[in-house]
Amino acid sequence: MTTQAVSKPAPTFPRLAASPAYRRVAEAVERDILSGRLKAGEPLGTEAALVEQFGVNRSTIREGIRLLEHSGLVRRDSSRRLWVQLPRTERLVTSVSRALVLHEVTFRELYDAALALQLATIDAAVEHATPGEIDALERNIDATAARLGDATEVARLDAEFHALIGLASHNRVLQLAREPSELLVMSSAELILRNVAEAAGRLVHAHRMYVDAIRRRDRDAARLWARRHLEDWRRGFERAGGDLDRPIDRIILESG
Amino acid sequence: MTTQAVSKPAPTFPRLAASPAYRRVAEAVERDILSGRLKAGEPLGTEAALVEQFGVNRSTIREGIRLLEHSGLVRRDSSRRLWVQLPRTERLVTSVSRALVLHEVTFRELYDAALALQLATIDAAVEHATPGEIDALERNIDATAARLGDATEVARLDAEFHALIGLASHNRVLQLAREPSELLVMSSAELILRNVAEAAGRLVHAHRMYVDAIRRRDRDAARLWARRHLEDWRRGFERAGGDLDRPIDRIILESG
DNA sequence: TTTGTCGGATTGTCGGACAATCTAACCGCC
DNA sequence: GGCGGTTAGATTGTCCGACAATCCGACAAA
Repeated sequence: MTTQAVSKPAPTFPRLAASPAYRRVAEAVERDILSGRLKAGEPLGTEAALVEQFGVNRSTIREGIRLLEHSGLVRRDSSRRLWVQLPRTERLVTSVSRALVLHEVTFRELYDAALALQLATIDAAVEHATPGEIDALERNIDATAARLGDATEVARLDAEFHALIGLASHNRVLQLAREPSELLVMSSAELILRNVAEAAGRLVHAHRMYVDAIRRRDRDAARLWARRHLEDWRRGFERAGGDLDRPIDRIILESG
Repeated sequence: MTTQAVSKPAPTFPRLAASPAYRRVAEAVERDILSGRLKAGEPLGTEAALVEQFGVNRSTIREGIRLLEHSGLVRRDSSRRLWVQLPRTERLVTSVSRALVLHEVTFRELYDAALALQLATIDAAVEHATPGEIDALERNIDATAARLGDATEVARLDAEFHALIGLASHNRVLQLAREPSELLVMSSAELILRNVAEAAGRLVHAHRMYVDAIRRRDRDAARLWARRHLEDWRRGFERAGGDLDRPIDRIILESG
């Protein structure tokens, strides 16, 4: 990228720099988990046992364990013993959201991406939603309609609605791709609900049209309402004084 | 779960558990970074300084620092001193990819998501690509055409091509959402290139059509070729003996 | 069956230590 | 004066040993 390799002069040495022991410990355990030798739900043994296996000091083991713990591959139960675990996706979602905030992406980028991801999710939901999932969506809408005045609650139920749509899509790749931008969009939803009087009503109506379209397996109608719904959000955002071309603000995100 | 709460006796207490000191250290520093009190590029001070500020032992500080280091908010320079840093996105991308593998998503989920994300990226690239970015894309295609026989190199240049498209989209949210699935799709590209003789040629042709469409700002043509390109990949995958409805295999991913 | 008590095991935290390594200042030389 | 080599100091990576807090399991008591 930076310079054109004219004659490829040096064989570009492979960056020898023996990584410190604590990192090698983490990588070794991680390799075993990724390769399947260690499966989720199995105990990882005590720190003392790891000390013996790796032949390093307990402090070193502990520093290594921290890395695995932080990436979600290892969990401590109530007694703080170590267990192998499938990484929960929530942590990744907040990490990605946090990175987007720190990199100061604009609301427009967020909006464009959220729209594309929601349309894709809707498509998948139209195709794959089960009757039970559709029922859950309708229960959510009824609950929302019953508390139209409570902005906090409506925002919470809206987030839940989109999570249910994600489930109905039966596509975890799409879900994981969609959730970070969704989280950021949602974090301004309550603000908009407070500032724009008719927002909650329009939200419930859009949700109803969504679910109707999903039940009828009507892709185009579902897409149309997804578009309108997000456009509503954008207009509400602008009416609340937001500028689409400015970086999104630093929002209080639970640290993860 | 174990017993039915007949009369809901206790008001379900919120799980009090003072987090250990090392985690509180990490969270305190993280809060300062997220809130902007600590900015990227600033030094974080030596371990000894942190020991003094937090009033805890160096081992505790070190365990806390590991967490920040692992989430990419803190970096060590050549002399291993600590600096605040914007988290690089590569780490997040590999984390998400790894999680998808561990959760055993199917190739079909991957394919559907990758298609939707690529189409959205293409749309944005058609709208926002600069002449310089289009030139870079064409140089990449020429380089690929010149080495059609070398599967490894073609796979690498293909990955680079898609990264360039991502850049041309000028949408970092979309890019970060797209890259994990792209990485997983790409990891099987070399396999396909080896097994399907005409794959490399079709790849170059599709890339050329892409870039042509982008230069003409012809969204529909770009979408068409993006679709065809990915369908090619899917057919190649099936012809190489893959089953779309099986979980993607555990692939060697650089640990991050 | 439920509750109180006890011993053993394990973790979280501490204090101190030392070798390796990097930085920065210093020194001699052209 | 600028440059390369040398040396002292600072900092990290790792180790060792220690102890209180907590958790688990077993056992005794009610």
